[in-house]
Amino acid sequence: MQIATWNVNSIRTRITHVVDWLRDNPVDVLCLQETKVIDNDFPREPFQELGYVAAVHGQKSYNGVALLSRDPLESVSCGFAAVLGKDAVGDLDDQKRVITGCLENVRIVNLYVPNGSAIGSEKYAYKLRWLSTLKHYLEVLLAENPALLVCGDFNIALDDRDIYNPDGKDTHIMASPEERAALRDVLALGLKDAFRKFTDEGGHFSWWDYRAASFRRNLGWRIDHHYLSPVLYDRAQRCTIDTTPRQREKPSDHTPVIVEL
DNA sequence: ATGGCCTGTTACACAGGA
Repeated sequence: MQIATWNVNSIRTRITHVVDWLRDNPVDVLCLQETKVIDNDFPREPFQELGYVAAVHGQKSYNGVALLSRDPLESVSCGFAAVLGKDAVGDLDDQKRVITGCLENVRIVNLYVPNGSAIGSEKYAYKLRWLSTLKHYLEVLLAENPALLVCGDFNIALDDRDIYNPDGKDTHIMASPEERAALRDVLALGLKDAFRKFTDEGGHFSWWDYRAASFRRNLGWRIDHHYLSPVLYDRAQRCTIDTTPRQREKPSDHTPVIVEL
């Protein structure tokens, strides 16, 4: 089973990139983030022609997640509240960042973790609060099903190896100690980074800033991840980053990461 | 050249991203 994650930075702008990539890489499930479109306007037809069905959870202009799969996923739900209840979630579901479904008894969670804007900002506090709620959410799902895959755009580089130049990045969004600790606390549920099962060295990235010719110079960050529960971590065969789409004209600033179970 | 971008909106700059 192959599952990929890709922040496409607008599905309507990136439709040919995603269709072309799926044709060349017929994964079982493609998890999308930053679709930036309401559900009624999600471009389902191009994917149907390729044999994919879409489960979508979007909003106007910002955020938005979707699951594309060959076989329809089971037990699809959107947002934290579907698992935790409205009272425990508050306003955290106003932004559409969470969708999950099951394939062959594997629970797949697709996340778009808040960016956080700047350390100490209101959005940064939101990011930390969101990660705290994520832990409760995943804890419930794990109790229901020990085969859990959590993937998406985490907007956090957990390790200095995941940043082209980590110097001074402890005061930078995506690498600050507080948000790293918040993610580590989530992973303490027993989730491990699929990519690091196979690759130890740094220099492998999934996002490059549009500015400063970052991609050409490989000034990137690895912030898109697949985290696996023990039963799936043992099962994982490979985890790779495909930089091909990032080389195209008008690319997303992220590129797909694929795990094979 | 060591860097100066991209998307959606009811827009003719701005917010947000990372």
